[in-house]
Amino acid sequence: MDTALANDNRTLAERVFTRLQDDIVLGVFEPGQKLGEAELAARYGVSRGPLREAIRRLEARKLLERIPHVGTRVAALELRELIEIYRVREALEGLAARWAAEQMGAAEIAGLWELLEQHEQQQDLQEDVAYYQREGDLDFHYRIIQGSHNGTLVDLLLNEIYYRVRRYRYQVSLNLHRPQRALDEHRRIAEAIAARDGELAELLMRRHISRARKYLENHDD
Amino acid sequence: MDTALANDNRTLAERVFTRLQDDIVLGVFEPGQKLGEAELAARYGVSRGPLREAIRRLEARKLLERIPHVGTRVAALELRELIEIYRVREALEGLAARWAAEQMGAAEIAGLWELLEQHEQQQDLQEDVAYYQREGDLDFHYRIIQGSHNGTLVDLLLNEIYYRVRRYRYQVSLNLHRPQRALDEHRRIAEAIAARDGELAELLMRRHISRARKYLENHDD
DNA sequence: CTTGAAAAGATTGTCGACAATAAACAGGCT
DNA sequence: AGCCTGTTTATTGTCGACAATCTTTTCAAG
Repeated sequence: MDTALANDNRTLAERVFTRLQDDIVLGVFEPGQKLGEAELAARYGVSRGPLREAIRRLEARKLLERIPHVGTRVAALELRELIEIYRVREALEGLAARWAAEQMGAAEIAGLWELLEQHEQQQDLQEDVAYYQREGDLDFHYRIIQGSHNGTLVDLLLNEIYYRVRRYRYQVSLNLHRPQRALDEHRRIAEAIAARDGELAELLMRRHISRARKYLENHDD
Repeated sequence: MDTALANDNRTLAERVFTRLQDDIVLGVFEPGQKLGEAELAARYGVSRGPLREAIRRLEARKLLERIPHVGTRVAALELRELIEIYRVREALEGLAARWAAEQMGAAEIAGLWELLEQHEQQQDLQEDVAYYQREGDLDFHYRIIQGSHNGTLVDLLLNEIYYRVRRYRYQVSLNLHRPQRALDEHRRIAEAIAARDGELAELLMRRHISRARKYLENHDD
């Protein structure tokens, strides 16, 4: 097992970008933690050149914050910002659901059902409940976003919003406290999409995300 | 006059990022044009290190496209993509207008009126009509977006969408062919915001952008 | 003339060294 | 002691050189 970067055909800058992003999103580094370039370069086994390119890209994604001549730290997402994001997400994912209902192919819809059934079965027998619930929730939303068949919308939601939100600690508690309800809401959304009812799909998706936001607003710890 | 980067306190990487972005947005480089690193480094008077950092950031903004081991070219926006963007913009700027109506301070609203009057007066006596009309339109939309007081929304619209759209050549013809109408629509939106009618402001903004999109769809040249 | 392979050339990818700046420290002064 | 100031140390910013890869050219075979 090599702690350095695996030997694939991508450039070092690409690989260190991916690994560093994963380490941030998966919580290997704490929000607000200072990340020295020498330290990171050693960790990933590269020189500072490609590392800095990766840092610049992650900075653009708001996963890292950078002060010239001072250094880089892991971006910390305030609850206030998270709620702001949810308000925007409500509109964007509502759109995604509407367009998904209009655009998704039969195969895509079948895949969505399959995913839902998996999650309902896993529901009981999973050990690390929090983790799998969160990932399951993400899977479902990913599918619908992709189903919108609008590249701009997919890019905004996945690259700009989801990477930031995934790393938020309160995200965990969110669906953990309303597991069955989230699944029910997912099922209804899937039904609307299968029925090609874009208007309803948008409404349900907006409500789904709005509920999550209100939950956040009432548990501002 | 120095063709290289001015001597301010920002780092070279920051300055070359700004200049290169301007050169792309202002059309100094053609969409699709290949940009060699040596060429660019010479142009801006820096080495390839900071230049590559700037390129990575502009790539993240979708102003540049990059293929490993091959090179960088100016991103070309297809009409199809532009229309996709407008569909998303419709939702996002509709939101911005709604929140601006709810959040903008009295001073901000006064500034918006001032801006409108300026544009109406400039309307006739301007030489480079196309340019000033486009910039005027942008000014107005910028203000409203900022007025939403939602950092995420501002960031998505300005950094992810506006920089891409500004460089699109058909953008010019868009409002050029409907100058007075665009101004009227702007005025109505401003009125709704001043009246604190978020619902109406959103409706009018969506319609404003929707019209522009339909214009694009019917003039797909 | 076309096709394909090999060689030459040009461009991108990566690295280590040095310069510039900020942070940490030490010593003297009030 | 507390605080200012000069010095040392550590970190980031920039550069030029070399390696790796792709592109173009050359040239011979069919």
